Amino acid sequence: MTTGLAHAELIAVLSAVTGDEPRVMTVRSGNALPSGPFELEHRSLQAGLREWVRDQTGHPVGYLEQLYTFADRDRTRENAEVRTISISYLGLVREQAAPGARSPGWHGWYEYFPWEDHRRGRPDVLSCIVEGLQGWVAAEPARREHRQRRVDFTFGLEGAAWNEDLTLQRYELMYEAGLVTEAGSPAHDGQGREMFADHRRILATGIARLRAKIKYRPVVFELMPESFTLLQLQRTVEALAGLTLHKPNFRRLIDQQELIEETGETTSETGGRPAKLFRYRYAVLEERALAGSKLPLSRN
Amino acid sequence: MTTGLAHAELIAVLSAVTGDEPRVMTVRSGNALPSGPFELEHRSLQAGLREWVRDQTGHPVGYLEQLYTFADRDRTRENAEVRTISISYLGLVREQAAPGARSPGWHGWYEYFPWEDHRRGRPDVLSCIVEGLQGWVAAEPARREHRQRRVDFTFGLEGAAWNEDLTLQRYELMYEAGLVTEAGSPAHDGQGREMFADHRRILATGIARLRAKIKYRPVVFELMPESFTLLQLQRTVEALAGLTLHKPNFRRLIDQQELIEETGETTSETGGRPAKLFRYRYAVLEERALAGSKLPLSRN
DNA sequence: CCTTTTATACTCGAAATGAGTATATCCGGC
DNA sequence: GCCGGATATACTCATTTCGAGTATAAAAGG
Repeated sequence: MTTGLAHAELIAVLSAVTGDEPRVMTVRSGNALPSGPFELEHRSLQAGLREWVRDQTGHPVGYLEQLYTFADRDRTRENAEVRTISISYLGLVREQAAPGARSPGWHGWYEYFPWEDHRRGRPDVLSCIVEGLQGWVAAEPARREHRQRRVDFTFGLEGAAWNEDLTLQRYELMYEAGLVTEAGSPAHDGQGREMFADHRRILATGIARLRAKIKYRPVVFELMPESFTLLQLQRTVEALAGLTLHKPNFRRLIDQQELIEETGETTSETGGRPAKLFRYRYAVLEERALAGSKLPLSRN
Repeated sequence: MTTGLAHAELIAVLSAVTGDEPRVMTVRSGNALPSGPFELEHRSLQAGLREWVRDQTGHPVGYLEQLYTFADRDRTRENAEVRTISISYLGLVREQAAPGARSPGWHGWYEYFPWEDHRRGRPDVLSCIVEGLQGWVAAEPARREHRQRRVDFTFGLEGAAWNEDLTLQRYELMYEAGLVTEAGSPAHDGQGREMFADHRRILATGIARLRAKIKYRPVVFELMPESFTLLQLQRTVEALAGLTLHKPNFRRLIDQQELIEETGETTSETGGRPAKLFRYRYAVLEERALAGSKLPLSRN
């Protein structure tokens, strides 16, 4: 009988931003994402993951969102009778202190994806990657044009702008072209650190999701301390997006959205003129239709 | 041993728009969404669902996107040894003709969610629902204020605008307040048709996802015939959003996005002056960074 | 007290948006 | 053959938002 019996596994992409660097919680010295089986006693998938992370790492998880579920025939198990279903989650945590029982490791996103950080200009690795992709483009003459357009679009070449949201598409394109490898294949140097099985792909999914989400939902605040300066907030967004932002316009955007309010205090730890401290207005969660309509509505 | 053995089940929300009415494919005379077990011979979850739908209904599925995965302890199975993991997908199909072996049924979204269709003004059911919700708000004095804000925001009361994207939140709020029921509980009249198990909740998830998505990704075209008029396109978007749109501005929006091009032909089936026919420019898929940055970028 | 550094405030033209009006082209009846 | 009803398409205009840049304020250090 072929009825769908499967192992269920939960995998977490837990991120924080410390010192203007976005980081992810890892196990096995940075080679894998934390994961564990979904057990019978768990109330729900989300609850299962929460408990599991708390037990393993001592970290409280604030925001938690499902990322993706997939089932591949053959991964670690050779057994064809039972398949593994992997359910991945994206979680945001405020700090990385307080390590629990088996203290987790934290690693910068851009160790795994060095081409994704454009804060100090276009990374050098990119020229290397694009060169490799050109080989792939040329490899199949029939699809040449199509592949070229795909590369140009995904990596922001030929007049197209770099789109930070396309992290996953870029990774998948590189994977298709044989420029990056998953688990166990021969390594490519300088194109980012590898991870166990498809964990690097899952991390790419998480990064892409978070980069898209910060634009229309106030999730950045899950990563901020209780009070913060406007520049700290900007640096955090920049770290996630891998881009530098226009300071005056960023501030205008923030305050016209009325997401934050002054605490009344200031800090002079920043060097020059003391900066006002702000806090997130939790009230917005239930107050406003965040992300307006974008459809041209009619009266009546 | 408590290791995570589970049944995997695939559930599909397949939607089409016919005659300006958004519809969903159902089985059991509209009481359930099509679903089936994930089998060992399937290459992947998505492939499994595709095959399965084709076999069962003879329908080709174009666009297909994962919706949500959940695991509940006790649904149909009383057995505590094995749990069911349900993986739901949203699919868009172009037509509803050509029924396959066991021809599927099609039912309008708004049979299940009559309060979600605002094209002909605020539906009457809404006053009924809001009244019911007021009872729930008053029921627990300690949380009164919080609940009231949540109701006002979710249903667009007290100056807040109706937000068509909140379909799922509205359903969940009504569920929490005991106004709608899932499988087998006593029925509430006039508050929409019920469905088997949690299928109605899954449908709400699909509707919400699609309503959000049409705003920043050109997925509507998956529901359109090869060539169409601008008004047909507008009516389709309106059907999905459950809202009426401003015609001149809708057209401006469409053509400044350069998503479509004229076929050169016209149709006079519409009554008055013949309308130009358009077709979707598939090139856009690989051409442009759809959905611009929204972050205030800086030079350099 | 002047320079450096960071913070905050203001300006201005270009583009997008909300709302409405005007013109074109067909059909059917007279 | 012409006129009104119906639908399609085109244009206008004030307002808001957005990209980009400049100016002023308040601390620290020599």
